[in-house]
Amino acid sequence: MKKVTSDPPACTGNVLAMRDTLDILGGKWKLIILHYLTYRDSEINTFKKIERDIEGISSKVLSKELKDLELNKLVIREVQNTKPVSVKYSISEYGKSTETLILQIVNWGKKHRIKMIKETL
Amino acid sequence: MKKVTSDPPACTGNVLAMRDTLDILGGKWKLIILHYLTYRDSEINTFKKIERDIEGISSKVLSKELKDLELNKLVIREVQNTKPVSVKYSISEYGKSTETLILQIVNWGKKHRIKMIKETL
DNA sequence: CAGCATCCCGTGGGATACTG
DNA sequence: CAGTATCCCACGGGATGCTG
Repeated sequence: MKKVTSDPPACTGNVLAMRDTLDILGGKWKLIILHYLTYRDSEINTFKKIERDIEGISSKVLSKELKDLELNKLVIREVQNTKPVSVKYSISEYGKSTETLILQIVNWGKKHRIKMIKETL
Repeated sequence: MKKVTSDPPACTGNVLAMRDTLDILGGKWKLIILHYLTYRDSEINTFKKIERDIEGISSKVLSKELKDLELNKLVIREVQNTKPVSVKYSISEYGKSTETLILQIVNWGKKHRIKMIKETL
């Protein structure tokens, strides 16, 4: 007889899936970058522009994060044909699939902050 | 005239909200613990049981994570009146509010994995 | 059993400077 | 302008052992 009770202790499948997501979207900047690119999809987002707009990120970290995101097909990198070479980054169709997730994270954070404020009164 | 265009560059409010969420739920284990407690809410989840079920976590890390979660009212800690003292942890009502978020993360991870597999064919 | 004290290591990520 | 090279540090988190 096979066990037909609940899933195994830690629900391995779900845990793996969480880890996958965390690996790809985790860290301090990835979600912020994706969110930024999603909402500025109509603009030309060059490396410099992103670096300027996302407060506190260094060029080293930005380039690394963008590379990771590009590897996972979340972001598209295009070299522009301009005099001082410039590079344009944009969100991919697939990258847009993260937006509901991101909004959820944003909303939870906002609600949490409100709750905390209320409780401190 | 006030600017009525779009939000400021990095959408500061949203960025802060993301950071809040990441601070509270980020890291390697918090989501896994919350997910675990949510799905085992009908059981008595002692420290030992959790440690046994969540593969790979050490007692030091587990106790730290639980403390953090308790501080943020996501988890409830109750000392049991047993001979060798035992402690029961359970998800709070508030803690349950993370579940939709977690499911979203799980689902994104699963979809991503499927996508990756398809593309490697 | 719960969980703290120690020790320790890898690495995410910051600062600065440099190159094509 | 885009991106790399170094250097460096804080800290998340693992292993082991100890105590109430």
